[in-house]
Amino acid sequence: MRLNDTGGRQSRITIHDLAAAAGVSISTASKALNDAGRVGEETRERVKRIALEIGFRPNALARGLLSKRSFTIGLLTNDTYGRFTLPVMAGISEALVDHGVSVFLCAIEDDPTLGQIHVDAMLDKQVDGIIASGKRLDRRLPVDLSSLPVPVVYAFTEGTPGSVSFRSDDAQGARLAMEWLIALGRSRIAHITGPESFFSVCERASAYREIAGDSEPVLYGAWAEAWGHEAVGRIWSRAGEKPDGIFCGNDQIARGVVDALRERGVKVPEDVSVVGFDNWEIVAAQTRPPLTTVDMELKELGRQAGLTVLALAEGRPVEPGVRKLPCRLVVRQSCGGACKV
Amino acid sequence: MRLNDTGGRQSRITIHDLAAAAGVSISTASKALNDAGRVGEETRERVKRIALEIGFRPNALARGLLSKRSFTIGLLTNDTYGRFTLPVMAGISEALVDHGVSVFLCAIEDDPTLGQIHVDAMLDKQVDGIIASGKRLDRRLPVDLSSLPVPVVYAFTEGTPGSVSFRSDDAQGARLAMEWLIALGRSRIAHITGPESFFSVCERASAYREIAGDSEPVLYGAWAEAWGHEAVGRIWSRAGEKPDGIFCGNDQIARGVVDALRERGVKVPEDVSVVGFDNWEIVAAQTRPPLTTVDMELKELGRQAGLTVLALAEGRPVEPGVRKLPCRLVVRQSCGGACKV
DNA sequence: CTGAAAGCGCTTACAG
DNA sequence: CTGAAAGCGCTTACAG
Repeated sequence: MRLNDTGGRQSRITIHDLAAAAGVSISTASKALNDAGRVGEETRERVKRIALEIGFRPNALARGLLSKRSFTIGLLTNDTYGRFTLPVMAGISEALVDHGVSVFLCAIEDDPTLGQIHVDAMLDKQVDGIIASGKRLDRRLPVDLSSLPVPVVYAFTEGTPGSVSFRSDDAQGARLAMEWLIALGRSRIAHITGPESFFSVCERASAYREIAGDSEPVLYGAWAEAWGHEAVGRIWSRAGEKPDGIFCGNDQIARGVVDALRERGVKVPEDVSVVGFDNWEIVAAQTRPPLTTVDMELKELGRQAGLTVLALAEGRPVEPGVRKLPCRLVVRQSCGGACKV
Repeated sequence: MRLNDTGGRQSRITIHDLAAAAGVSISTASKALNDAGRVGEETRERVKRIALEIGFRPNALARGLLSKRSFTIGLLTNDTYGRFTLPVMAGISEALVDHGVSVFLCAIEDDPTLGQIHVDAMLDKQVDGIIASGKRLDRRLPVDLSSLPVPVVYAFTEGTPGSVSFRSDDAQGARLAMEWLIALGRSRIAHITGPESFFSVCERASAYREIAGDSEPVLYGAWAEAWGHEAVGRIWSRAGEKPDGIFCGNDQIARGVVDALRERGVKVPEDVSVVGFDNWEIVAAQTRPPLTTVDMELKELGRQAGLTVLALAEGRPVEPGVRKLPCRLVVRQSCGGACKV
């Protein structure tokens, strides 16, 4: 008779213990628990009841060895800041916990060696799939994921050709912002944004251009409050009519813009409406007035990425390609217009 | 002869394949790889070389089943915001990756049910230990971790009696801030901080009192920029000498304070020196001028917590109790004094 | 020095 | 309806 007898931290309850307690063989115990095979109804009930009583939980390592499924996936990210990865991660975790899947988090900075170590560690642990995530749509992770023995899905980072990847629809997000400004009666809308080298900057800028026209200048700069400040200085010091709306490339820039306007005595939102991008709470909600801004719905993005690796891991077919997820406008006070159209 | 022949995604290379390729038994292959048992030097080398060539990597699930070690730990946190957990997590991951340990991240919000599900999932997966982390030193996670079959370490959250827990030394951090202000010649130092219900608020406040004396008032409020603003308004509108230094309970408050002072025409750091707490980059670095602030060294805290669960998991003895880790002053421009004492 | 055997905890054909 | 046997991929006494 096997018992918890190793001394020290007691050894866990195994299916042997359960079978013994229920007076059946381990194969019957197994089948009863999993609602598999032929087992008498009464026996099945009894085994299940006793399993609960003695607190039996199957060892996932043993199961994984047989089933070739570890119910584990890896999340690889180079976003140390965590600004983008955290919501993505929360979405993944939320979507997968219901399926019994746990997530390994691997922060690899931009170190290829570290990246490889983490990938190897995950593969050794037989992850069912990997989600690669980052902080830029137009940058690859510093590690090659193209020919792994497990499925890979990309979220908020550039994927390899033929892969499945998820990203926000930045053009649609920009349109949301512009349409909101226009609906509020703004007609001279400026665009102050980040570095032109960013793909998302270009995408937002061309959506802006499509609506605002080619004559309007786009001001490219750093992703920083200071740049928002400086840009306002530039616009307000040049001749001609001033904008009555400003669409900013992110919330930090928007905050700089709002602060700079206030310091010049320009009222937000009375004189000028300002929209941000990212809906980064700590910035957007603390700005005076709080920012109306575009939310990229990263949690939803994570959720879909999670469900997709899962599908792939289970061998279900998934169309390769880039999936763009719609953004959502979050209305606070920097534009006026209390309610959404 | 076993081969990769499952069709579809090729099955992984096993020790059988390695043994066959090297012309030895699987036991010899195993011993050669692990530098265990008696194996001829030449054989050992050959097995290792071939393992590398064919890309053999042992299945961690199989190893774990035997060794009772999964080389996996779980990180449980209710800090959705991720402000505290991310650095802690980075430290844990960094410390453990060298030991081949991967980290499951479980964000449980404040939901006890979700917490239990994650804990069960981690135990099923045979984690070697669990690190519980949070956003407040004086709050428990909404799930009982006191009698788990694996070791538990608490980081930046309250532990159960008799457990091992890590936290920042907030009193020492507060002293760092105050001593820095005093060294810069400030003598009338105010303290604007968060809600009195927070343990860390009380600890920082009493360290402040020890240095500033009992006569100085501590202004308690919300953890928000708006409160920093308001507090400055209160202080500057009352009679008597104004402070020449302000020690703030966190960076958000400090930012509100700095903005409010600027708006009143009070110069920072010329007229008043301001110190924050947290060293939250997005706030501290973007303030004008950037904040001198106290860093809780959460990454180091994570590192130590990680190494400690590992020690516990390996059966090495660890003193129970609360370990306070020293904070570090980060000097930027909000105090003057270009270089650290 | 090398290999056959047993076993980690579980599941799944296959007999009875 | 139930159980003995084989096996997932590996390690570790134990023989040879």
